[in-house]
Amino acid sequence: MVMAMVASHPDPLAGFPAGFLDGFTSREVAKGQLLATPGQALNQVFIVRSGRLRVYLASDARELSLAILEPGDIFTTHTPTFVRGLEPASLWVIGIREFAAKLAGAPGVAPLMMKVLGRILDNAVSLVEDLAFRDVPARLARFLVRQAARRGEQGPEGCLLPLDLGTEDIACLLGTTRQSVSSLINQWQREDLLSRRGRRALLIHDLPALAARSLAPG
Amino acid sequence: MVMAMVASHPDPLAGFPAGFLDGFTSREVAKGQLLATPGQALNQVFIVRSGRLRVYLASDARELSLAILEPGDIFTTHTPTFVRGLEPASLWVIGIREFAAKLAGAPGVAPLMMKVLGRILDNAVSLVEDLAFRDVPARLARFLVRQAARRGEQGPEGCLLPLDLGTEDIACLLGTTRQSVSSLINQWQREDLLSRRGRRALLIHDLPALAARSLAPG
DNA sequence: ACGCTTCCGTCGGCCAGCCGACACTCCTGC
DNA sequence: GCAGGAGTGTCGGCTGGCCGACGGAAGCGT
Repeated sequence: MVMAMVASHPDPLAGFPAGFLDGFTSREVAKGQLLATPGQALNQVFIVRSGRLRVYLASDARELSLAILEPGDIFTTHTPTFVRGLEPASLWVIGIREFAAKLAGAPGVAPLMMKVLGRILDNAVSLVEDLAFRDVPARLARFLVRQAARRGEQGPEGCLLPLDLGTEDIACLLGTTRQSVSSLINQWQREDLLSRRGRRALLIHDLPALAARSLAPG
Repeated sequence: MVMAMVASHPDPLAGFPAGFLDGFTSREVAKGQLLATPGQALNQVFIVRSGRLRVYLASDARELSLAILEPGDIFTTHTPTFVRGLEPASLWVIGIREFAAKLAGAPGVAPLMMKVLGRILDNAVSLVEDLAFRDVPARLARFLVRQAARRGEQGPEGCLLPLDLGTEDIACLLGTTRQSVSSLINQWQREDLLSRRGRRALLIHDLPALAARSLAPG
């Protein structure tokens, strides 16, 4: 699930025409620094050059992460979300009007934007689907399966998953609580579906079984 | 809440340059007809000319409406959602590739697309926010307040709201059940916040009080 | 080593809201 | 009229999962 409103490329700049970055300014973001908040409509578009950022919603008592932005991801501050540096990061930034002008000027980029748009929609819809239809076990299972497909490395004992996220962070991505995630992981560990490998990595032992649990209950 | 992934204009074609519709084909949709489903990636963009369409997600046991499309709204079949005619409707349709080409050719349209994109994101995020942070009373209250701002007509007794939706339909928009909506409305009726006016309309008597209940609990 | 801090595991209580069931009211066509 | 169907109101039981609490384990600075 999740990973959300973001277009992700293995190579940070694949797909952009040479010189497309002209007119962007560079910007550094410190760890924990708040880059955007709802309300303040900055109207900027940015592309992540290095580091990771967290996009999230917040109510008085809770936070829900929409996405972890990684190098190559493109996003805009023109959404009612918080964006915060998860670690030191650097960005290319441009005003949204100038960005639109660039799009008009570079014909090849419009289709690319459509792709980005499509992916953003897919991810948003996927998030809504999770929150509305799936219970917590299914959400967690789906998250792990997707991460395995994305970042997992196949080994003799199973698929090694470097999450780089704590229990709390995962809960936040799934719209649930630390406790629920914790107890589920340990339950599955007892069932030999997976096992912890150090502090922030998992070894998936039975991927198909996990996939089965990622389906909506019923 | 909701109303969702859609850009809505009071005037169906405001903002589009003259001749922009060249290349679109016309299409009729019957009441109840399924226009798009997840899986089948039709890759079309369409604009609603007349009638209403429902955009929704479905699991085995439940449905969740993302939006009711109305004349002037623009949408794409390239999302994992169902789109179904709510009443007889007619559309302008074009392939997504051709649409992208038009964007590249008509420089003035790209900024318009950015606006549309922004609105789509806002609405999607708003939906997620509701599902994650607000309880059912808050969701319903917010829905009614927004509808009042959108379609309500001020009268001597309060604000008259022609919903054109049954209890079940509203529940579907809010991601809850018929029963919950029903009991809430009647509870509020007892508190004199509102009253039923015929089968599918409400008279809002105390809009501020409703607005107060639309905030996240806590 | 040691404290200190941060993170993780587990338990029990509690409650919003889903579900099934059923009666009632309203429209509609014969 | 008067069936029949669709939509509506209401109740009680049941449960997923949030919350608070607390103890244990792992990292880290000195």
